[in-house]
Amino acid sequence: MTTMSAGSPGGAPRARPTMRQVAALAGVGTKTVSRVINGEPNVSSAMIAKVKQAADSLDYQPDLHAGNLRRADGRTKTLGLLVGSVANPFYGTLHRAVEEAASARGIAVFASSLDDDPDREQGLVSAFLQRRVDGLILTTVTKSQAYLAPELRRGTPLVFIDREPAGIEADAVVSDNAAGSALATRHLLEHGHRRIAYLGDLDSIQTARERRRGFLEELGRAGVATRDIPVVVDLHDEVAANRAVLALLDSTDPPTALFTSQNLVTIGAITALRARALQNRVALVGFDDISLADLLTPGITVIAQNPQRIGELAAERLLARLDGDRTPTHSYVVPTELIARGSGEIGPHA
Amino acid sequence: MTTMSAGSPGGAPRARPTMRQVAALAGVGTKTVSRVINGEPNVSSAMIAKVKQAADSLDYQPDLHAGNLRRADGRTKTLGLLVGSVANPFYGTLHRAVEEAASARGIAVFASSLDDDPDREQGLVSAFLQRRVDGLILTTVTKSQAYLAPELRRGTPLVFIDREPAGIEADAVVSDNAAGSALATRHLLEHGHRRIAYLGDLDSIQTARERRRGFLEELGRAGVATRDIPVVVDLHDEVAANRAVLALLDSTDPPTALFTSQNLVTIGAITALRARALQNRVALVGFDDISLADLLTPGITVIAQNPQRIGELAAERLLARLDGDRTPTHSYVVPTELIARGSGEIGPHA
DNA sequence: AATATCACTGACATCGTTGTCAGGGAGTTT
DNA sequence: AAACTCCCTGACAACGATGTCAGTGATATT
Repeated sequence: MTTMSAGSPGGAPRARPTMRQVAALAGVGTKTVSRVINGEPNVSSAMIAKVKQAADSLDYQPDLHAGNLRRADGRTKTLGLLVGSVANPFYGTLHRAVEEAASARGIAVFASSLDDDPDREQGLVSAFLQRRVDGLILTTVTKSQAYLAPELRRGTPLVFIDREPAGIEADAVVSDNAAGSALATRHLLEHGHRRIAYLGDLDSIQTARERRRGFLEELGRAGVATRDIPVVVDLHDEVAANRAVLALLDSTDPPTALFTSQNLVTIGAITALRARALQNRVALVGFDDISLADLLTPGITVIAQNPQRIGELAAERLLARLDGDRTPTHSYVVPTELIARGSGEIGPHA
Repeated sequence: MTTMSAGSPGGAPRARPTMRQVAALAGVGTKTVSRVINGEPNVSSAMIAKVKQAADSLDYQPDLHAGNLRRADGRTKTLGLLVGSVANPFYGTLHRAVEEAASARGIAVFASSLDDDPDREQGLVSAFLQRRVDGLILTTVTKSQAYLAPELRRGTPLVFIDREPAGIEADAVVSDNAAGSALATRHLLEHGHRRIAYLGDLDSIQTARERRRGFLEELGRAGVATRDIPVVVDLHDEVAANRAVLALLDSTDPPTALFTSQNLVTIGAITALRARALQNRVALVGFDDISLADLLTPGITVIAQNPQRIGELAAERLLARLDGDRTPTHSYVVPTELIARGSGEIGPHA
């Protein structure tokens, strides 16, 4: 008869071995096992071999959290990453860059999506803190992040990404939203456009406001009266953007160029232009790169952000803080880049 | 004078409060604090108020891992997700679905990328196990996952995604690769094609082999001799695919249709077709959906997988196992879907 | 009035590991 | 030969929490 159990197929579920069991099997004290597992010096090679064999035969995996409880530095070798959505390729790329830097130091990454929900943000932060992450890289949607001040004082490094923190002083890594928008605007101006429509995301989003500001300021610098410039905001998805662009195109004095301040808005604009067969007549520059934008006809000119660089930099700052860097907090600005592909180089048509 | 310190800006870094400190401040025993924090019954409301106030004033966050050490069920409310790359939108969507199901139960998700590296796979699994994840959802690249057998016997639920496990019996959630390929092939056959080229990913990848098998079997069923059918494999990136397609198009007897078995291969094929101005003459069906595929001309017909469904199902199975489900392991097959957008409906041109 | 019941509270051991410290034995020095 | 190193090793307390259990009063029961 074999042992019966309610366990998984393949046999009785053996309990997870502890260090004590490894020690018993090897006939040594637990502290010696601890030394071998952690590669501490001053253990005889005979001892090392004996312990390793015992550990292997039991398939022993040390419990990092139990160790941490006692360990001096209290590091969990874990960090939390809070982004808009892990399904968003922008954050996916950023996440990858963070993971790369973290895993090089044996740090595992918790990733969560906050989905524009302030309550969710607080809940997720709390969940991370209860798991004692060594640091936090986060995008935020709450009005103020003052609730994080005690944690920051405790020495948990915080690096804000995409949006700067409010109500608290901490490192941040952001794209140059205003400058990128200005660049797009100047590009369209240089191609002769004077009637450029702005299509923006929810005005409650800080980066969206920055992009709008960059657009309007650049028009101002060029001496273009902003009074009659169509500025549509609070477009958060493709459908809304499509509708807004159609309305503009069908108006009595349609714009000769469009500047769309975000991914989905750009796509909505593309479909609207096509619906009116104007994709080769009305210029378009979008903020955020779009995959396969160069395979479309015309190719879509964009202001590309650099999510990889943002992730790298955020991770680099976080790790530096963990290593004891006490320099004043700073906002790092990652430059954006204009990629001309055709749609932004269309001239104004009468 | 304010207190000086080497800490973060804003004051001395106060130590993280423990339950004992909350208890001391509230003038009660630690166990009572524990009861209040965990919402256990039989605590007077006066006591609850006193403890809560003390906890709030110290900004107390319980240490989940310390609690776990003693807690009966030993659950960390944490799970590990191992995918090809978190930067890949396919896995991003899948990750999101897993996160959704997990967070509904207060479970946090570790996500890591294995990048086709078997050593990395083992290292990451080990890192997860040392952090005592409650379960693992994973794509694998090792030849055999027998090394996970002890863990499985210990009762840690494992759900394999994208590829079925080898050398071990566990739940799996996969796309119907062969059936999807057959569907694509039948579609092209029905549009009159007989000379269809197959362009596949690395043959070392199980799913790639499955897709090739589906293609060839469907041709067999249709009575098409597969001897002269061009089958090119081991194309892992856009550049290689582009080159392979150009070679086919320039050959003496070029195919009238292409079936590309993966994302990047499809894109390489598109650029190749365009380079020869054949995008409206040679049919194309790709495995994996491509973003904006409907905005291209022609639109790209694809066999779309359903990463969201895969993630949902994997999470659902994992949670069910955690809840004590002891039914035999099973491979769940998530259907693929043909999305006709134009490129696959081009007829054979002499 | 004595006893049983119940809600409430805290002392204590314990979870799996590591820091501290003391002790044993081999080799070196005087 | 005594004293001193130095290398190895393990007993023990402690990390921050929870499970167990016993004890206190107040209320209900006989």
